[in-house]
Amino acid sequence: MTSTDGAGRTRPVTITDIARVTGVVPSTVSRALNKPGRVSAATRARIQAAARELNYVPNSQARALISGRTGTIAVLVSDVTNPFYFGLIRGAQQRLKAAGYAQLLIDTEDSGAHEAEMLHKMRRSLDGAILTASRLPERELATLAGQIPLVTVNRNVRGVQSVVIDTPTGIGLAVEHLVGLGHRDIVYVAGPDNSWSNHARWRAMCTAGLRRGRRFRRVGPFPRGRGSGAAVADAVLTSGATACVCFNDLFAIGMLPRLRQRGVRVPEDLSVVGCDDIFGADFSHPPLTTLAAPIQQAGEVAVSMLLARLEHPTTEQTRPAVILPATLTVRESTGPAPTSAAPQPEYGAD
Amino acid sequence: MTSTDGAGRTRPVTITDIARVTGVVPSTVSRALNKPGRVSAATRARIQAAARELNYVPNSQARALISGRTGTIAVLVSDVTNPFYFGLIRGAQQRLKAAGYAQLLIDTEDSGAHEAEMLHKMRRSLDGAILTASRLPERELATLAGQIPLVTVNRNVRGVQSVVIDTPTGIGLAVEHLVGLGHRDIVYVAGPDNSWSNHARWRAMCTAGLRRGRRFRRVGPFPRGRGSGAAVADAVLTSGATACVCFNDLFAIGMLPRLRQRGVRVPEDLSVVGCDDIFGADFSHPPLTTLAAPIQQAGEVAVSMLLARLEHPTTEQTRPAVILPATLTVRESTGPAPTSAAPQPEYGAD
DNA sequence: ATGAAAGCGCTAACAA
DNA sequence: TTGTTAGCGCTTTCAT
Repeated sequence: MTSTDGAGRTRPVTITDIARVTGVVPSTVSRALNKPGRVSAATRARIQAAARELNYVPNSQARALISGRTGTIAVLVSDVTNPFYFGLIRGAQQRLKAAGYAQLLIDTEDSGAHEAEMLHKMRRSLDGAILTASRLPERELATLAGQIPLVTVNRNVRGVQSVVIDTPTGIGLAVEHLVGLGHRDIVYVAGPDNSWSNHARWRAMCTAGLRRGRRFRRVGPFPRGRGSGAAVADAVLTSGATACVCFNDLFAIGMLPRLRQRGVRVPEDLSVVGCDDIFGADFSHPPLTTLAAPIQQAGEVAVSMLLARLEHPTTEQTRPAVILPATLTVRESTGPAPTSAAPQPEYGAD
Repeated sequence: MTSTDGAGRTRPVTITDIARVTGVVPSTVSRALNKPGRVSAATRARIQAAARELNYVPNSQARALISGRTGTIAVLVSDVTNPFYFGLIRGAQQRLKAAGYAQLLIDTEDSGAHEAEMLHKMRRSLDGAILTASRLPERELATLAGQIPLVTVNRNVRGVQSVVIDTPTGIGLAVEHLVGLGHRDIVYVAGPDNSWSNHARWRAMCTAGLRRGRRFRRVGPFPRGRGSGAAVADAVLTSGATACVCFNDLFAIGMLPRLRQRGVRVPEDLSVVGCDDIFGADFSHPPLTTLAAPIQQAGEVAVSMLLARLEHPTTEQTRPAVILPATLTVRESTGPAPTSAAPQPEYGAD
């Protein structure tokens, strides 16, 4: 694995070492290792044996310096601790590993500026990047896409390949479910304004409402994260709605203890729908009805699109965008609307 | 950011471009940018201005080729989707970013072979690595530590810097809590045999038992993951114990639905203690009493130890191991032992 | 204070 | 089929 130099310190094995041992020149070693067809069987065997024996590992920096390919793909997420990304990261990781790429995980801390800065700085060390929930303005994103192969997830910008979840249909399913249960007054709990998904979901709510001649309201926006749960619960209660659709499961899960504390039963008094079907949505109390997105698949598809482009740069991109279906997972946080005759539960003073 | 060559294609800006523009030689540019003190104020200003104007970004591959430093630290986890790692990854990420390093996240899929292979292949592209829950045998780990700066988390091997959670004290706390509640028959639910933490926890259980003149039993081992929940629940029930300490929260959370389904009330009929206090442990039904480890801090400390070594290679390492205290977070999954007079609940046939 | 030159490890023309 | 040469972008002697 290492050879010993005069000082007794170890030094990584290079093709020059192998060349010396096998009595050929470095470029021959390079060929033997990379384009085995262009070297005689005998020398190839000798060289490969020596390489194995010395435990040679190519220096990817040196290789990258010439080829410009680093074998590294960045995956940018807005917050590594958001369980939403687990599946995505895993899906991406699996495909990348299978293709021999490394995954550089970057937490943008929910800031477009961070995002741009990191991408810019690392541009040269990356073969491409997957942007989940990008906070960048469209123009900047399009510019960036011209400099480094990019695939976005849940963000649709003209000229940038993307994987998006079919929010309109998904939200439609959720609304239909709630309306079917007799809910007439449904409120959307908005997430941060800089979230594309948040806007997509609210827009879909409006559309779904329009189709039924209703106008749904919204409360918020609330800051990302479970910490908003109490405020969300209070806002929904104040709104007087009998059901809410939350920007994400973190909000929905965060609401539950506050609702319980206030004596509001879920789903008897209030139906709650989340989005994303994150880890925990199935064992919260009660388990959450939620819009499930095939997020691991999104990670896989995003990587596939990116690698396809990297490895067949000539081929025209047939699919600028892949749309993945969302499904509604019905659990126990939604139920029939309380009959309007029944008195509203009394909420104790805060 | 890019200069245009004859063909109209853009090409990254190099120090040579800056040199041409400012009328100096590339090495002067290099100096101006890296050792500002060794260049006249005037030229330095000119060069820095030009660099900014051209939006120059250093090529880290080229730099790494010479210096051997890549500015990248690998963080190896056995399973990216295990919520246990969220805090760890985030803690590491924060410290790394603050120090200007990039985090390469590697999923070893719970395999020591994978782990060794990845580390070996990427050895040259890394400045160091953090191994969480390493599956490698001690010897191999020690060897590896000689080749690449390493810090382990939750794995203590002589000669390798490590961050470990104080399992004995933590488990002691849990046992004390249960014994205080009147439990005499406590069973440990074992995780995978290749987990160092699993052994540490079981050993700590034995010690804690010995101190009280008791011998606790164990069931398992069970395969990692929430999927084992049903089997775990059945095994614990069969054991007849009134309380169990689970290898991790995933097991504990996984047990709950099965127990409910079998009519076993938690904590009235059975007390359940988890380990790790992962995301979800506070909103499971019932919320979990669990051994909370400052895992984000573990990530931070591991990075700090690693970077300290990288940046002050001469200084002797004062602390080969950092031990972080575990605390017991008492929630609602533990309660007084059922009085032995009371009839055991009947478990319906499966 | 700046320039000239060499070289990190590897690959890719081009020659032989 | 193999060797020779040059160069990727940068840093680092060594001169000047």
